[in-house]
Amino acid sequence: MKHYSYNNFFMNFANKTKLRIILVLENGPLSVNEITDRVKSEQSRISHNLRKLLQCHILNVKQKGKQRIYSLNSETVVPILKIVKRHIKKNCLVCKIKNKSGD
Amino acid sequence: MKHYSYNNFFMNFANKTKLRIILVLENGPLSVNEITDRVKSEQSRISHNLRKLLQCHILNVKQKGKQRIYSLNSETVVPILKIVKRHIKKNCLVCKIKNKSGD
DNA sequence: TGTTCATATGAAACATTATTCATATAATAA
DNA sequence: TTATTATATGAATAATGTTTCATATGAACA
Repeated sequence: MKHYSYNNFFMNFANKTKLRIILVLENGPLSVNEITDRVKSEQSRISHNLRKLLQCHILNVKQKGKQRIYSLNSETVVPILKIVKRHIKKNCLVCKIKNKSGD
Repeated sequence: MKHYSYNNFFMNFANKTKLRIILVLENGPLSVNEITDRVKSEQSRISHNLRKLLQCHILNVKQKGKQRIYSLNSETVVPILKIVKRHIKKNCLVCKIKNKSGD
């Protein structure tokens, strides 16, 4: 599946696991295991989610030995997050972005 | 429910119906019936979706006689859409935003 | 007040997406 | 070429979100 629609793109931000991955990668590239750790999740789950993020070009990968290093497409992602952060602040809405629970 | 998380915000763009509402409102404010027409949907469905868009301050409303006029929070929405449009173009991905089918 | 037009809402049915579990593949080094 | 570590994948199950349908509410006006 090589094409996708707008809503597909946004689905990556709409899902907690994917969003957490994105946020974790804001601090720089990481391997799958590292992401799994930081997100306190499980490898298979992370891999499934990474795939979709990749399909939408929200992330990039490169091989490094046995590992795969995922990095953020910051050109697109950073400005979007910035706008949304401002939006949330401006509208005085409680932001639960730090919700780190397992789901 | 007055607070929401990042992913909730994005959920409004991740759903086809909601996204279509947003896109239709890019051309200016509309009443519920007008939105229902343009989106070729059904009133109750539109109302349900409008509610969530409103909760996230993606839309605003005002009363006008019997009608309720919904308008876009363009300050937030327009720049986000702009970034995503560029992203899709840049990554040579087929954009199916014009998918106007009934679902 | 009763009627009409416009919109909202609750709950059940339905649809879609995510996670889990078991297992496969891929790269590297011994 | 086998063992090991790292990651990916398919399919069933679980979780979540969306629509539908029936009905309620609300504004305006006769």
